[in-house]
Amino acid sequence: MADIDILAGEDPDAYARLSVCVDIVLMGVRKGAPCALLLRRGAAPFAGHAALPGGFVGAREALEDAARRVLRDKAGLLDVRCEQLYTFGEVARDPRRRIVTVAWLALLAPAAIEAALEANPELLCATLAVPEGDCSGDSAVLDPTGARLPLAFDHEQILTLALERLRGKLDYTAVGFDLLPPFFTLRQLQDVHEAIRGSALNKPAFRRRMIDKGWITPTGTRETRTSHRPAELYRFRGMT
Amino acid sequence: MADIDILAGEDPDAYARLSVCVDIVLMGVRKGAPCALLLRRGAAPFAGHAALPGGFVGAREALEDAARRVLRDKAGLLDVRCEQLYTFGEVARDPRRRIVTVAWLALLAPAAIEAALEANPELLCATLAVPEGDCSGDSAVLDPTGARLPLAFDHEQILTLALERLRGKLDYTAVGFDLLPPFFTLRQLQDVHEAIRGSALNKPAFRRRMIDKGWITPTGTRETRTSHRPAELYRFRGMT
DNA sequence: TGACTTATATGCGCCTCAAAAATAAGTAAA
DNA sequence: TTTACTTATTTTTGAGGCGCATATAAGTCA
Repeated sequence: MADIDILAGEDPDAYARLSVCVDIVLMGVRKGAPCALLLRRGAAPFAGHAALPGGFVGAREALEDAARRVLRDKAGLLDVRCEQLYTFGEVARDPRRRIVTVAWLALLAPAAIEAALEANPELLCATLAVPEGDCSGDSAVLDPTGARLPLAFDHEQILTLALERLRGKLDYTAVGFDLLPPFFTLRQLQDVHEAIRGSALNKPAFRRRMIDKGWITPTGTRETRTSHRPAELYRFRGMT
Repeated sequence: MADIDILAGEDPDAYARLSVCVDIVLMGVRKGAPCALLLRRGAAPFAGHAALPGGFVGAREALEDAARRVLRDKAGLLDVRCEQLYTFGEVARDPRRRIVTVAWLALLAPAAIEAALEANPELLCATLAVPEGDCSGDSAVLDPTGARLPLAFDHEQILTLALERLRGKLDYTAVGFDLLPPFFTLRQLQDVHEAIRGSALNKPAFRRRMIDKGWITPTGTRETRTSHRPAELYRFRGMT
């Protein structure tokens, strides 16, 4: 913290106070592709563009509490895994005035996506189209009709970073399970991984890796209503 | 960003403005152990405790620019790799008033450590003692005499996170090279890795791994002034 | 010159893991 | 009832990475 000599005795109000807000990337996997929940802006600047749900941080509110408040008020979600992503503070990122934003990444299971869309009809579920083969380039943000969706402020940069973070953590953390229902087949788990990575995986190898990690346990029950051999349902057990 | 409806038309000053500052973890490896450069606080709160160098973010200053300014003003350093670490915003983290801090991690080669200590004699080089064997526990911060050094605010938490981040990136990024002089032996590189990890590595395997990665090239020159066979000097070539 | 120290190169066995092939369990159609 | 079809699951095989041990090289110092 801080300029020690100065902080000690002088008037706190002599220093700049900035607006601080939180923006939440509500991310999930739907129809085999990563997606994010956005709001369409009505007023300038960036009227008509899509933006991440967000809100100002209160004077007596912790950053994480602000993120949870936005999650609750804008999407009706209470128990969602939410981690800090990055803090964006370019001077001109908002043309009106200086705003520093702390971006958070929330991971949504399919049921949570639908619940949020129902809780707030203003939300739209945008698809993040990963460029085929090349996963370094920026991902295109598409609206439900498949049209390119322009984003407000630096929110496209934030979305890109969110997807990169998710991709990076996929192999050595349990993030994949937050994007699935409590019971799932290995095929569903693989689909989620492939959607985030943007590339295919070898099936037997994926299966063995997942089982050997010890994070999942078979439930003994099987899929129903398939027109082929039903797959075993697994459940996330937790990391050691 | 932001509560769209509200942001659009109302008075910006109706919302909380917070003090925002940057704190820099100046990290390096010295005498086979990770270390960080700290300042001793003179005034309350936490008088006599050590603290990270930091400063307030100006109203028209980007976060990264603020970090570079602190790096320059407090340690005389100009060309240092510096990445954002995490943003801390607990309400009571500073007992005087609400301050949100964006923590940054700067990686220092041995020469940069010495240069900083000379540029600002107030700086002290604290050793981060990784608990033997168990790298999950918090690392103790020791002053040059080996005594435990109490830290101000939540700065111990920030230091611990910095070391964890460094450890996590060690294997798949080039962070190790930022902690070494431009020319180095494989033994020096291994010492840095072992210091960050807090555990020993197998020598031939480490050597093979590093060479196979293709990140380093032999320079053809050798160590001098050794009392044994001199080692080849390598140099970082960059990642592909 | 020979002892000593550390760097460097090589060989071996184990474990991980990707890819392919083989087998199992359902549905749908003949 | 049988056969074709689809997808799940298991087994096999081979390549590569890595830890460990050993052998050799290149300096200093007594």
